[in-house]
Amino acid sequence: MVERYNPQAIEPKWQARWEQDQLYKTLPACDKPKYYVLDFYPYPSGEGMSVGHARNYVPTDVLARYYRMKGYNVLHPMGFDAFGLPTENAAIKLKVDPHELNERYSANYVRQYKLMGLSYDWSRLINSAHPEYYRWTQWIFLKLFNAWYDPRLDKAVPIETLEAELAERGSGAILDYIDNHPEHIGVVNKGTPAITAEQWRAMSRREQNEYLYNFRLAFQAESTVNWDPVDKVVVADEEVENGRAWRSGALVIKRTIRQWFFRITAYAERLIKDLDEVDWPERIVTMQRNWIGKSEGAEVIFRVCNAEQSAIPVFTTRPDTLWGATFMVLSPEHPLVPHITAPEHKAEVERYIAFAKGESEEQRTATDKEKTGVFTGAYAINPVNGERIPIWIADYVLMSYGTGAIMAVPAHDQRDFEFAKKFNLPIKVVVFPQAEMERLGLSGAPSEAAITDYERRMTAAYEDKAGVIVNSGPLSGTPAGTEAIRAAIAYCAQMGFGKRRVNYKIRPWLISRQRYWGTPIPIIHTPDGPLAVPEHELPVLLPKVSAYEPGPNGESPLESIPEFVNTPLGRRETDTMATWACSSWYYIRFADPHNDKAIGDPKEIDYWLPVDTYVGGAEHAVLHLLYSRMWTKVLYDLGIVKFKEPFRTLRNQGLILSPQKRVDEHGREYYEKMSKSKGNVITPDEVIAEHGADALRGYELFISDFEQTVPWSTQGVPGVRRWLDRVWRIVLAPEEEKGPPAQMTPRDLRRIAHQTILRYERDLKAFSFNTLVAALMEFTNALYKARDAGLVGAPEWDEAIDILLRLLAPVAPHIAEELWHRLGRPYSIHQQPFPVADEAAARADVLHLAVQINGKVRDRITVPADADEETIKQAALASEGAKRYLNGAAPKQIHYVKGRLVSIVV
RNA sequence: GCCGAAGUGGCGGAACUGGCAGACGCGCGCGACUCAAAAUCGCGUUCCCUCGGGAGUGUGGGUUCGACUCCCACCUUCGGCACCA
Repeated sequence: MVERYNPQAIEPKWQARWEQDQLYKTLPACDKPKYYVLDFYPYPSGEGMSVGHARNYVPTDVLARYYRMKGYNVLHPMGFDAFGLPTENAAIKLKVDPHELNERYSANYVRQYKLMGLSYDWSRLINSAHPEYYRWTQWIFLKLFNAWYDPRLDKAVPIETLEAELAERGSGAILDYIDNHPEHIGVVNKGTPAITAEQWRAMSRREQNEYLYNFRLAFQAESTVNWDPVDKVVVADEEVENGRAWRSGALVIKRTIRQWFFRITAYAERLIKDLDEVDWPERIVTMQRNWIGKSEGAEVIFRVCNAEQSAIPVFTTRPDTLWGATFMVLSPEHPLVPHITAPEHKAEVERYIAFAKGESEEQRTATDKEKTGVFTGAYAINPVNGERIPIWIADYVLMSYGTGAIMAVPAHDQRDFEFAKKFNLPIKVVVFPQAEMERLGLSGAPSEAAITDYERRMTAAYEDKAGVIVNSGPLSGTPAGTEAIRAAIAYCAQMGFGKRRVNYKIRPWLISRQRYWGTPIPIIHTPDGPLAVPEHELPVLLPKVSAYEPGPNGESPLESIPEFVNTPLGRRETDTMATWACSSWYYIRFADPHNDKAIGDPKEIDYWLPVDTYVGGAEHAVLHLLYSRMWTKVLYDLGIVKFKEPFRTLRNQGLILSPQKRVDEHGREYYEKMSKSKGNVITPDEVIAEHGADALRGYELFISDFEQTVPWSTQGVPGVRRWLDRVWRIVLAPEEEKGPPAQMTPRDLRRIAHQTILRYERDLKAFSFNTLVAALMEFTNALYKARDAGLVGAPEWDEAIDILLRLLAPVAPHIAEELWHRLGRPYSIHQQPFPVADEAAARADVLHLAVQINGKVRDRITVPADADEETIKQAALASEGAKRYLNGAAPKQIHYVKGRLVSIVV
């Protein structure tokens, strides 16, 4: 009797051998075709991994092993996103240096990865908190600091080109160009004043540097930011969900602090456009588009009555409704508010501004919120018709979007409609709806009476574009929508009070953190302004400190270390970079991870990048995945990399939930997420200890569709284990326990084997790993049947076993290697070529066709695969089932669906 | 509210381009082996049923010889966005 399958014995043995032989060490750039398959690199937590974390690692490992067997040079690396708050908070709590925790936690992760038999090339391991790595994060930071986005070249270029232009011609030409090419609105800070060459030359170096901040791709600015009072840290817009910080869950508050930003806004248009080139889940693409938030329209200047020099520009996507603007609303923070407010309204306005400021993000965005606002006492002139309209302030107008001021068109904007109703402001219809035209049977312009009548009946704004423009001077009579919008913009431009404008919701990416455990920002603040630390002095090392806590007002712990802060040239920057910076380029570093002369040898970078398949969770949709794209584009512009998009194919794995079913207060059943605090975590360690890594891997693949959220099943792993047991026995001892005799020819077995290869490759390419495993299980079942049909020992049998083991190798590498070894085949199975499907062998000899009568299956027929259509139809008509329903009559219709069925209509 | 995805047995899920619904696995039932148990093997397992069939993929309609698949309306769940002018 053959010994039993014992994963605990064979898995450590082979893992040690593979490691000793460096079986998975990746070759440098060469003539072989490459395949780069990457997992989102994790932040190593003290808790280690759960089976949920392995959900993406196993499929990518299958891909890596598959492509190796297909003859590709495969890059399949792993690293750690080691900086950041979780480790820092743990360090504070445990009173242990985060450097030490980082080493401890990442070592534990490596141990777990190895336990699962993942084929990473460990010689390429990177850790973002090691100076050899963050030196280059700092290097890229300086590339951004020393660059600006020239809108005329549509790319980033060194800041010296801007300085030269300012000295020669001032900034007028650049700002004019942006004005006429509104897609480039994000290349410069809002409100940057135009200066002449004389003014530039008259500035001190410090003033010049301050002005350059308006253009640099990495810049410092005074800004209202999201402050997380629990973690005592600022967080980026992308890290705030429903007014709460992404990580801590605390309600964020607004604070004004000087911070570092990356000018992601300069890339808004390209970040949208290049989404067309990537193979990403539609959901992520949509989220990025929404986040960037492009909208097109016009900027129109309204003048304030009795203060003709006060111009208030507004942004609108519906310039075709300009004639319907019956009031204006400014954001409470709008800088003009104090200047235009009439004395008798001053007190009320100030009270309202204080109220708006005190509102939290959550209150301000509450869904059922009533409109609030106050009248400033001032009036503006609607430039298209000269009408005098009141200026209000209200919190529904945001300073951060557009110009912070709107023209209110209550008839055609629901928010303005609600505001007008509440404060009894006039509503003027300028788009007469199509539906009303039809109701009245109108083909030409509606009468004044018809418009007034409709106006009276309105219960909501008419925001649709279907209809005809009325009461709008030269525009009246035009169909509303695109054409009218274009005409309105042309009219405004011609009259000199408006022009085409594009707006993006995306704002500069807030990168600085006043915390310890991050990459130091390599800047020294001199009396002349910010100074980049010279490249040869990098890295700026993160000094050891005794206390990691930020100050009570969020001061960086680095501020209290004089030897760090004080330099001969000035005061060193004490902010560190958020971890998003580290993760925005790590995929490049893997191409040449230990290079100490450059971020990587261009030969290696050009060979390996971009990433072919990138797999991770969907929670980074607008964070890491957007930031990385921006950095890639900057590096592309500066000639450092040759690719525009870092990740060609992206897939998101689904979540794995705890297996215990819970019932909520409404009696509904649900499964909770695995978390240490709930005590429901299942670790790969415990599963492997009981059933082995191969069974764990098999079940991770088999559990569900890859992208689906699914509860873990404790019964699932033993099921896969049973299958591996069956593989073990049928390979090593096929004759030991026979079942009842079965029917199968050698030809049948060969067909099944080759069909399995085809199914396997099709499923793998479709990320359909659950059906890939099912195909292997069916193949195994077929081998048992073949045994009972007496095929053991036939050449087809040996071929089938050979194919089974090769197909098994990427999925269950240990058992495949062991069985391969026991059959006396040469080490290692993982260096064998993948089997090639023989299409002829896979083809069926006979077809089993269903015979349908009026759409219902009534019989089945078997015909030779090469039978012609007429023969097949006749065979179907002659079948017992068909005869029963035909009763000798001729069929009305008869359809043959190739290889599937014959459908007869009687 | 808006946008997107998804609803299939007791459970996880299959089903290619509109073509035999329920592959594969779990669970369950019956049987074999065994003194017994475990393991293993075999058979069965959508529902109803008068054993000939009938119904069936969230609900209601439609297109088609034929619909899990396409169209319309609705319900539910999950994700995302949410005063973005």
